[in-house]
Amino acid sequence: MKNAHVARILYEVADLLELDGVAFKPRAYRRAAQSIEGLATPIEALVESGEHREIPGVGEAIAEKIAEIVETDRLRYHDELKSRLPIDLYALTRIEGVGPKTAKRLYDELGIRDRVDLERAARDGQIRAVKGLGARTEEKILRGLAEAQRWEDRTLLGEALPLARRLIEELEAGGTFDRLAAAGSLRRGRETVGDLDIVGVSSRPAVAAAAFASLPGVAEVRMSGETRTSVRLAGGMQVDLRIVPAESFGAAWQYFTGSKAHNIALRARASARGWKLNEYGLFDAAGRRRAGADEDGIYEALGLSGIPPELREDDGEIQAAEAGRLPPLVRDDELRGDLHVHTDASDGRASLAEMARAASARGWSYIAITDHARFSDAVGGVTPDELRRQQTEIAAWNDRVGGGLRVLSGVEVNILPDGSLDLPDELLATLDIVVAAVHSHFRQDRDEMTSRLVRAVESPHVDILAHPTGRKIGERAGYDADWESVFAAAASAQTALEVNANPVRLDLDGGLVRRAIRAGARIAIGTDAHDPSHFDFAEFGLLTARRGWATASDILNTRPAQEIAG
DNA sequence: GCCGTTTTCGGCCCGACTGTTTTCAGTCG
Repeated sequence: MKNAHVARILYEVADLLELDGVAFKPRAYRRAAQSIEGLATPIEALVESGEHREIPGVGEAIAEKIAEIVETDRLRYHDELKSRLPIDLYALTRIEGVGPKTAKRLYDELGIRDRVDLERAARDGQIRAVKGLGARTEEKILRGLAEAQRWEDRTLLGEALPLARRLIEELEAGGTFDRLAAAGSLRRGRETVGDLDIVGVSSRPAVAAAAFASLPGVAEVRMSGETRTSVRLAGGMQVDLRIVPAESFGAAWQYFTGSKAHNIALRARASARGWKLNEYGLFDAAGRRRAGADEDGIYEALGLSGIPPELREDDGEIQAAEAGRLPPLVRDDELRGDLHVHTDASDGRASLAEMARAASARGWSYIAITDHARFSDAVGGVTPDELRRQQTEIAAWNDRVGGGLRVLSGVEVNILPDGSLDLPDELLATLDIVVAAVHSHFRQDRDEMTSRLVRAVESPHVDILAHPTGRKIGERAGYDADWESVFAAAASAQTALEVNANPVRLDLDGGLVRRAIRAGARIAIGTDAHDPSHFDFAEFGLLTARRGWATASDILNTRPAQEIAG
């Protein structure tokens, strides 16, 4: 996946052009870079199919440049610009407090080209001597350098969401806020987040801001003003709090939820009517407030139906909202069960009964027990005999306990390198749910992997293809395959594609979910639970499916058990 | 360089905070 690399070059082109005093082009390059950064789909795949031209902010010229980068990893235009200012602008401007102008000034005055030069100059006290900078800037740069090293990575949604909830609870307990809500990429359900954004209403903003700055986990207060306070937690995460008047809450919540591209499109829409949209409200030409207290009011005043946060990526949602054609995204109360669950019969940590009781307590009406099968002996996979015994145990549980929960018998069967399965058909035929997945030979080439997956989804016994791309966020990229072919095969074989809800996986991701649904395939949200607490992952899977524009009818496990297991 | 309720040319999002300055540039989100 070269998206980050492409975005980085485009960002640097934008900075270099800006330093040359070129107008407007920097904005165009940044917009394109933002779009590509936010894509869930590998840019290589889009270039190959020519679809990269459809990315918002990518026109003819940038499309060609993207293709050049994908092909050669470089961009001649970028090299030319850089030859005049031979510095690592991207790395430098990612240091807090350093923007393109400061970076250029530091190069002109001190010959600083990269972070190593920057750190040396800051330590030697040379930066404070540069006109326009000072001792505090120098200190800030040193802190920024340390932070950049410590916090390169983004935080998983699965960690950030509980953290944000805890912070909000602590603030609510303090009693100085009338209202609080999480915003930012967290609210949009992105798989990772860079920082946390919280919007609040308080009649005592100064007291409220102080309460925030003195929360137990706060290690450093980065800035604090009337409306905006920014802190860094001990773990390194940055949290921004905006305090706004009640009549502006919706505008602020909308604004700080983003995405940036979505907001820019929305503001352009307001501007086309002679209106102005900011974090305080939507104002007409006469300066009268048209909306602002609640989010939907803003969209409505702009002639749009309310857009769910998960869709706010400027990827067609505004046009769909305008036409009244936004899909009714799947809701948590529509999910009836979980079709990917492990027990201690394989590598799970709890017994079948414990998992069933937890699922029942959670309100599921069914779960499928899908322990690893034979191949996965290394993680304690079940043998065919053990699987048969488990079926008996499941039948007994359903007879004896049952109640609101039906336990389905199933297995997570391995897809061998040639696309065959490592359990006999006769055995698979006796199960309610067969989940198939790749667990080995990840490095097959694209064609091999594609036909392997196509063969697997075409097996009459396979109901779900689990974690289809095999990616693990921050650990390994997914394997290469022609996903359109896999999705088309899954659609015609009526095999569902999983959104694995484990926060490290979230696989399929939102972009691929959308493509799978367009191809006519159905999606299954599976927690891959190895412990009763993992049923909570369902929320992350749901957000991911929603980012893929999924409705209840696209999701297999919104259906009752009898429709799924026959 | 992109894009279309401004529609194939002529526009292009907006405000808060900091630090270094005595009125504002730069950065950030």
